[in-house]
Amino acid sequence: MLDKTYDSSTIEPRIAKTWEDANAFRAGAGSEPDAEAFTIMIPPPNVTGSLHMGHALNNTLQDIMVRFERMRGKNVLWQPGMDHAGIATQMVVERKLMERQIHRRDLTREDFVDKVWEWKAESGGLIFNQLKRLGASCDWSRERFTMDEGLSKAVLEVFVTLYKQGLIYKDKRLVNWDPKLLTAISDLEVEQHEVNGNLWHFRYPIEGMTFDPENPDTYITVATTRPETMLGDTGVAVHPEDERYTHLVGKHVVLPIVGRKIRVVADEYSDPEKGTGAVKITPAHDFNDFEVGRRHKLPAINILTVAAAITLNENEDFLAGLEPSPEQRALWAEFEGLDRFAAREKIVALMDEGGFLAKIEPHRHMVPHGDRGGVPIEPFLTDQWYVNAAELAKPAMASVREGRTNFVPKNWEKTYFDWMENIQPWCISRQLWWGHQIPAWYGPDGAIFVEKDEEAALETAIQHYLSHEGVWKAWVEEKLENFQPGEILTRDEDVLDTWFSSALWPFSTLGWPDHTPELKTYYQTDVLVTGFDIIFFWVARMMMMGLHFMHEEPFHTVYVHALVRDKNGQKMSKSKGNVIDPLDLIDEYGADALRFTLTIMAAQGRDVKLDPSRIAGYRNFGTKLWNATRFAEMNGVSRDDSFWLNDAKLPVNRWILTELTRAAREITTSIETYRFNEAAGSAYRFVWNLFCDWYLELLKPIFMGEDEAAKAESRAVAAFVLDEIYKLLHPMMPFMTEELWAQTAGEGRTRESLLCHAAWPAPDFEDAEAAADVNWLVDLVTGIRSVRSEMNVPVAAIAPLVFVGANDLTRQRLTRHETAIKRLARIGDISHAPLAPKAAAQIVAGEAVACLPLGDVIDLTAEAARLQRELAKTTDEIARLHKKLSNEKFVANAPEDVVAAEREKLEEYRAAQEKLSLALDRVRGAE
RNA sequence: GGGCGUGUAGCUCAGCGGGAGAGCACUGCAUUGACAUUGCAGGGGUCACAGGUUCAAUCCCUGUCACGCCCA
Repeated sequence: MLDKTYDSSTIEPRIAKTWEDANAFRAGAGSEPDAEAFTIMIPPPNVTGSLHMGHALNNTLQDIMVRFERMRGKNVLWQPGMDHAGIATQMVVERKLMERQIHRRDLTREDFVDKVWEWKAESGGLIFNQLKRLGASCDWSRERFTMDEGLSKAVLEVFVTLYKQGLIYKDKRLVNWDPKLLTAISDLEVEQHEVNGNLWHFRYPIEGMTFDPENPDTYITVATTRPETMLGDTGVAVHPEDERYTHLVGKHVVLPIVGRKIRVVADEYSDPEKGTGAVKITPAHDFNDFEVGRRHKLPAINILTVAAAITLNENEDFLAGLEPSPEQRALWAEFEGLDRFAAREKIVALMDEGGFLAKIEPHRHMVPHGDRGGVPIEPFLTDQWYVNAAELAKPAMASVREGRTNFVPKNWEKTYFDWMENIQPWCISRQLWWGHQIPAWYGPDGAIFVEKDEEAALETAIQHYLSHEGVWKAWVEEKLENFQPGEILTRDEDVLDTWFSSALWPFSTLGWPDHTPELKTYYQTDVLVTGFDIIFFWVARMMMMGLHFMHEEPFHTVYVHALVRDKNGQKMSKSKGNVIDPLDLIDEYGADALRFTLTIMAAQGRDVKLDPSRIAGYRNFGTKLWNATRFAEMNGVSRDDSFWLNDAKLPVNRWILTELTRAAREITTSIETYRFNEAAGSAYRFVWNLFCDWYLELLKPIFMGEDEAAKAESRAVAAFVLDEIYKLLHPMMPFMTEELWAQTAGEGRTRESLLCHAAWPAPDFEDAEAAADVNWLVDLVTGIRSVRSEMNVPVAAIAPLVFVGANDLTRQRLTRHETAIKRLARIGDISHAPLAPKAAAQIVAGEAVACLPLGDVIDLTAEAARLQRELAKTTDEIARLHKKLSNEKFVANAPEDVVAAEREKLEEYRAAQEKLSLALDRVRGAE
């Protein structure tokens, strides 16, 4: 016997262990021979990560598909794993070391990387246990990590290949530089934050004129949000059509403090409406200025260190062309090593002192910040490695355009295309220690050799140097005489962007570059499930890499789900304090309840606003199913494999089987088409509103009656339907259903397989007549209950039921369902009469009228009013339909079946109207 | 500024060219045999606004307003 209550906190861990012990989720588990493969690659969470609501939704949806397809007998692989999260992980470990006053640079690179591995072994991958608590049915034995040997091998292969194909190259460009973490980051890792700043208006004196703050003809005013960068200014830009400045184009101004003569250029970048219409140009410290500088051949002078402090003293680029006085030298020295924000204040003060500060205007503007370090990023001129993303994007765009990969919902295509069409070179090098070190070695003259290992690089290098006459040939020959490793080549210190390895995930996890059986079986994968925020970072890049190296899209479908927000629609964030921890919810309501809630709320193209009270509601749904099973058990319901469903005779059984077929089809189609909320909704309605509210209620009189054949049939059918319910709900509520499946195996019997390997229902039982029969009963009972309630008939009161105008079918039905009607509608005798009794409430039931002669209980005035309201409603409907059907255009243009349906409705309403007005007369006559 | 999306019951949301729906909340009634984590019944909506297309618009189109997100 089932326990009185379902306790998720004890049962869920036990079920999880059952699955684990049975290796229930290993690739191909439970599949039919030669089954079609179904593969999902988990979006690898960070090794530093822990489960949040987004993960909970993301993995619930994946698990639904995976469990569904596994039950359909497919060869399923859900591949789990993590990425190494270069910056995030390095930061975590550095922070830990700092607790012991150890700085990363105090250690050697090797030692530091060892520390990271130690940290990973101890604290990394917490999220996997959390995913298991959620019920995620990944093949945990195949867990992969982007820094694993195999995946690293794939990274080497890809890097070397792309380099040799000219699709990876080294370039000196402005990058987004994080001065806190001292590394380049990609433009996707930059967040724009709106901040309160100022527009400082500076006067730059015109060369050859005596500067006079009172005389605007002697200077040009530029506006800037970043005063400190003026030390690196190499030009001033004005709009070509801005007549205020035409006369100055081509002339020079003298940069205050620095003394450099810089040119005034005409460039459309300058917006005449903004600020003064003249902008200072600092090519080394601003992306737009860099472009302007390039167009006008202005030099780029970097005046910052990697930590964004000012450096001028030894700065050759800065000193070039200047002839500083000792006073100037001294002044510049004051800036040396000054942080960019301190330098800003100092510059402003100095400018003010010299009369060069025209005004300060408060200005709200966007400032780029590093998403990890959190400090404003610096556009910084450095050598970095790049992927020619524009080239790789071409086939990736074609795949989506030509429908080989589809976004669900489709509108995300647009986001994908917009980004792909304007794609920038992808900066893949990071100045970190944790990650895949770039397989590039430099020769003594700086020549680059890219190979999979140092040995191969050395071989290539030697060939290169020996075949080219010159100084290096002799040098290399000499080194080779008494060879010392590492003396000829030096390896590039940088590592690759984590997303570089994540981009290979769909095939690197399957063993590529080796031609493994797994790769053959499971690539192309099926669906990628992800949030929209990662379309650029990951989806686009997997498409590029998958197509380039596998010549086939990594997945045919990208399902983009919503963001989970709090119940007020706010994004969850630690700073707002509105974060809901899924683990807390699992503790309180169970994983099944959380999963079901997320599923039923996951409508396509909508954010999920999560209100914990909804979870409580769906937890109750599970309880309902549990109790329904208990009820069944108490009444001897158990599987009877000898019973042939088609032999079921009772309409109630034939009806529930018909409804089951309908529900199973709805659920199946909904999951197939990624409409998970509809699948959950169908299941909910079938289980609660049909199976529990009606079917079980209708079985009660049978179970309490004497008809043994009816009992046996009902037990068998109820057991069958319950089994099918467990299966249909399993992808959404795996724990409870698995538990119920085991517990309902039957006395002394066990199930042939775990529920997670049971065959997905494909019922085809249909009996329209039985369905109509029971639906008639449901309508009648509901009608009687409504009237009783409205008339305030005490629940305990047993009323007789008198039918007027019942045809043969209705008479049969009344006989057939007599006990049910008596029980469910609290009815005493059932009889027939030619005329409604006086002092009766009357309900139109098809062609007949059901009367409840309630004697003194009934308030005839109230009943008259009720009938009047019904009649008015009916009359309104008739008027509406009549008008519609009198419209010739409607009859001529609308589809035939629509017109026929409307006609039928009209007839029904007319019949009802007639009966209602008769009923009304009868009640009034009784007064 | 460009793009995407949203506006339906008190709240959270489905639906979507032919009779406005769910969950929660609310109201009334019911408490000893599945279930109070319940049952039965009920109230509650000019489907943001204005035009247009159509025989027919909550649904399609255009515009307006409000809100959200992404990109610059």
